[in-house]
Amino acid sequence: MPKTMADKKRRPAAAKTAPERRSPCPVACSLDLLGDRWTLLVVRDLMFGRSRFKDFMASPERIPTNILSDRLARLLRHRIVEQIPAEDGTKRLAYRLTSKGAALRPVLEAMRDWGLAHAPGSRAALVPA
Amino acid sequence: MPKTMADKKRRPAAAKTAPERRSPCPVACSLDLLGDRWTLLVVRDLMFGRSRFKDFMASPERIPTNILSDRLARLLRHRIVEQIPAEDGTKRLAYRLTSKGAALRPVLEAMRDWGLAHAPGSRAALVPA
DNA sequence: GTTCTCACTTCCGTTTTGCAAGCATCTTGC
DNA sequence: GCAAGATGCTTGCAAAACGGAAGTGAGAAC
Repeated sequence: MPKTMADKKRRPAAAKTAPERRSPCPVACSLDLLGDRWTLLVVRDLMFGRSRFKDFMASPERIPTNILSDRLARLLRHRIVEQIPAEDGTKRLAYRLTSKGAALRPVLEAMRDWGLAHAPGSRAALVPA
Repeated sequence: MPKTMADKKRRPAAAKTAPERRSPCPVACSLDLLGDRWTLLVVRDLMFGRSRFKDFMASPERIPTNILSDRLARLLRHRIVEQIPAEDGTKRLAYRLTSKGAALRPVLEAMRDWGLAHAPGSRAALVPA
């Protein structure tokens, strides 16, 4: 049993190299990384400038903590997000999109546009894009 | 006794009132409909002109039949695809994107572009976009 | 009619989800 | 300093979704 959580924290999750690539299709490869109901919502929050675990928790979709933890670990593993020291002076860490993660903006924008036009119940947010 | 399996398949879906909508965010609403590893691959195939069950089965990702069946039913329910008589003269049915489904093209294109640039192992296909 | 294909459905073990707790650091207030 | 939160996770467990394989029924092909 590890003495502290920090010891375990070195390996965020099962650090197995995921050999799951269903095909060389770029859409399929993207979906292998992002294809679930939560991951892109975390990316959306990051694009809105949110950076802390509690910020993601505060989003209206109420992501469960274990899912958020898992998704952040996965995004870190794939270098879509990175950790930086929080800018509020504390020793805590914050998350930030890498350039690879920021490159997902067109995907989010396309989903936002389609959602606004065709998904029932979707409304424009007050948050700046 | 039902004449066809499609008749049996009609379930009490009309009695459902509040389905799953986690928030009014258009991205979240889109992900409620499309957020899994298979749905957008079926849409991709449809954009490539594939229209039959066996065509989707033949894609390199090897979608299981039960998953494909479920996803097609969901896409039908949300009017993202529709059924039309197959054009090979038989009585079988084919699937086709509605305008709502065709409007997903920018999403697929953005995912393709991101995949090509950032997803490991993705290669451009020989199929025209 | 017989055989084959197509489009599913059913079964069932495995994996993922989601909710509620728990728990180890921090940080804050005193 | 210390107790009380806040924060950022992990664990446990039931429920749902997934995924492989086999089964099935209606056409189509012969």
